This record gives sequence, C-alpha cells and structure tokens, in this order.
Amino acid sequence: MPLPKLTRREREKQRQHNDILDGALELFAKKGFHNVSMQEIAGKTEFAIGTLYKFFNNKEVLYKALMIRESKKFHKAIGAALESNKDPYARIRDYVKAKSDVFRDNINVVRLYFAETSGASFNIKSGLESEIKQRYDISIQKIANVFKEGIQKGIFRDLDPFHLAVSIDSLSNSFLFMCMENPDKFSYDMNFILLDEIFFKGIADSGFHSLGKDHNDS
Amino acid sequence: MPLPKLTRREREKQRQHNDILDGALELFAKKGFHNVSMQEIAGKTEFAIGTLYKFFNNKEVLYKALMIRESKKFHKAIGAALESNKDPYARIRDYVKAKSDVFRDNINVVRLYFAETSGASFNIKSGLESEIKQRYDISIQKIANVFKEGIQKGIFRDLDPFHLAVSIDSLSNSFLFMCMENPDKFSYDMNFILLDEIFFKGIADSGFHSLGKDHNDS
DNA sequence: CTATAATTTGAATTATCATTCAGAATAATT
DNA sequence: AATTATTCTGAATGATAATTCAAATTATAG
Repeated sequence: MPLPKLTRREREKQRQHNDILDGALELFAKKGFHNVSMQEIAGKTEFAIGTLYKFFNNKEVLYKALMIRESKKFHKAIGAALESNKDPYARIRDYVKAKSDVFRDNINVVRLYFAETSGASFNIKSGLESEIKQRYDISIQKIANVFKEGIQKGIFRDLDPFHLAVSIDSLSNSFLFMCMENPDKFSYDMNFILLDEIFFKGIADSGFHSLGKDHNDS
Repeated sequence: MPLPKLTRREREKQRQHNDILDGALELFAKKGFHNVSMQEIAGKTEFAIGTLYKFFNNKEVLYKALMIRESKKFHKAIGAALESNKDPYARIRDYVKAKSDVFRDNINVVRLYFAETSGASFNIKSGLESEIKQRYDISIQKIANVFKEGIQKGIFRDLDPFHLAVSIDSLSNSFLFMCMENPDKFSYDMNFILLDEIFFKGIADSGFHSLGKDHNDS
C-alpha cells in the first residue's frame, strides 16, 4: 500500500474515474458488454464521450478495468473471512456468509461476473480471464489452506484440501444461484443447512457435529 | 416421433440446415455470438449470405436454433443414463460418465453452453434462456428421481432429492471444468473418485460403500 | 485581468456488420 | 430444348456505434 500523496486535482480525477466505472457497471450488468454503447455510458455518467476516452483508451479497457475492480472487491471480502483467526470450520462458514452477502447485494454484478468467469470470456480480447482467474486461484488456495489446517486439527477427513476447496466453492455458488433465481422459494440462510448436511456431514471426522454450532448473525 | 416421410429435396434441405449449424457452432464456440459475422459463417459453410437467410430469418434465430440443438443432444445423453433400469447408484455414476464424455469431446461447445447458461444470457433477446432452463430443470428432476428411489431403497440418506440433484450437478460440473482447464493435471476418471469421496461418503447411508463397486469402462 | 495551458465537448468520421433483393444459376416441367 | 419455377448469390443498403479531433470551456499563471 503506497501512501496516498495525492493532489486535489488527482483526487478529483480518481473520483471521476470511479464515477464512470459506477455508471458503466450498472449498464453492463443490466445489458452486457455488447449491448451498451459509449454514448449510453456518457449519458448515464454525465460526461462527454470524449472524456470517457481520456480515462480509458477504448471500450474494452473500460470494461476490463471495471471487471478487475469488482473482482478485487469480491475476493477481498471473502479473503478477509478466510484469513481471520477463528477456527477452520468458522472460517469456512464466514466465507460462505461473505459470499452470500455479496450475492444478495449485487445480483446483477454477480451475474455479469460469472458470465465472464465460467464458460468463456467472449467479450474481451485481451487477457481479462487470466487476470480474474489468478484472483480466483488465490482465493481457492486460501480456502484450501483453511481445510488443510482443519485436517491437521482433526476436524475434517484427510482429503485433498484443494479438491475440498473447489467443492465448497462450487456447491455454495450453485446454492446461492438457486436462491437468486427463486428468492421466494429459498432463503439465503438455507445455504448453511445444505452445506452442513451435504458437504460437512460428508467430510467431517466422525464425532464432529457441525450443526450443533450457532450460526453467524445473518 | 413422426415417421420420416421426406422427399429427396427435403432431405437435402435438412442436410444443408445441419451443415450451416455445424459451421456456425465451430465459430460461435470459438468466438462467441457477437464476434462472429454472417459473412464469416457464409465463408466457413460455403453458402452465400442470402442462403443463410433462407434458412434462418436472422442471426439470432440461427444462434438460437444452434443452442437448442446442442442443448437437446446434451440432455438426451444424460437423460438416457438416468433412466436406465440399473440401480440408483449406478445411474448416478452413468450420468456423471455421460457428462464426462460430452465435456471431453466438445470442450468448446460446452464452454459456449455454460456461458449461455450460467451468468446472464445477453446474446439473445427472445426466450432462449427459458427454453434451455426448461431442459435443465427436467434433467435435474430426473436426477432427483434417482435420488428419491435411492433414498427409498435405503442407499442414500434421507435428504431433499432436489438439493442432492443440484449438488451433484454442480460438483461434477466444476470437477469437469477443472479437468478441462488442466487436462495434464487431472484425469477425467478422477471425477468418480472425488464424487465418491466427497459426495457419496457424505450422503450414503452408513454401511453402503460406494468405492467397493467397480467403475464404468471409461 | 489577460494570456496560456489543460480539459471537456459532441458533431463528424469511420468501421463494422446485419439484412435485402435484383439478377444469375439451377432444377423441374412441358 | 424451351419455358417456367425455384433456389442461390453477393454487391449494395442502412443502421449502429466506436473513435477522433477541432472548437469551446474551464482552470492556472503571470
């Protein structure tokens, strides 16, 4: 973290930069990369088209900057949950909770993010995927580390921590998507129960009963 | 199935129709909807642009027809596995195997399919998502039925069959994607082991040991 | 307060396709 | 073989939208 030695001018610049991304995000998340024009972004953000190009050399660069910003936010949130000093089981729960919150509060962005992530990234030519993939890999690694610790402490069965990380990630994703699609039918809290029943009951060392613990607020 | 009473002319038509979709698929799968022009499809399939429009009223219709064709193939394959008269556990394994094969043989198509499915479908205005979603729901239902039967027979723990279906679907997807991304690092066969260890060991009724059974050819 | 520099503006330019359609090619019918 | 019907063709059209840049605006310095 370099110290924030910024002039007034530079800070103003930063703010504008962010405002553009905020406006663009709303549009892209609603309509996708190819169905949003620079014209539209200019309108929404109340800048002229030319100004957008002062900040971003072209539409792709703008989009890429946006996705990277969102990706950072997302992984920062779940990273914090995973790296606390609680016990491994609690950290996994916190991780699911953090993801839950992100999903709940930014449905459209999440949709956009996963459209970009899973499947193929057809919007951007340059290596956006790899930039995002890198962050993803780091997060998976963090989850794996929690599992590793849990295994050492005898909380989890001795399975490959990496596989466990991928598993809980994909399971929680699809449960969360399920909630997103049918918010009336499924509550976000249900995730904890499902994960406990399906995932933890499977990987827990016999004797460990996850359901007994109390949940995070939520 | 209506009987195939087709004239020579009509059969020829059908063949051309399919050829166009084949060519288009290759391009779309590689570059996505918006990065493929009708020009390009015409070139690849060796038809004139006008001819494409004789078959498909516009680019969207062509794309939609394509996705539906592929979706049908995919769900037919896994449906067959799920509706055999084997025991529930074997049917689940066959289902994973069938999906495995599709993934292995059509990586690009799978990528396109999931880009269209997960996240948001920004390519097509009309209700493609719902058409595909419908098929997906049917498949999930079939999986759930297998679990239901398995629960009745005492093979699986008494959990919501629908949740189990969603779980195995998403778990197998992410393991398969893992294999796709790093074909050198992960073998497709590994899926069975992972699913057994992580999923079945969790949901199996105590006493049932899935690993003892022999694998599908593969 | 004027002159100069930096920034912002949006109409004009340019590029890219989707789509059309008049004429060419081919097939069917007489 | 000539006539008619059908199908195919791809240059031309029209629309959209990314990008540029000369002029206008605003900020800074003298």
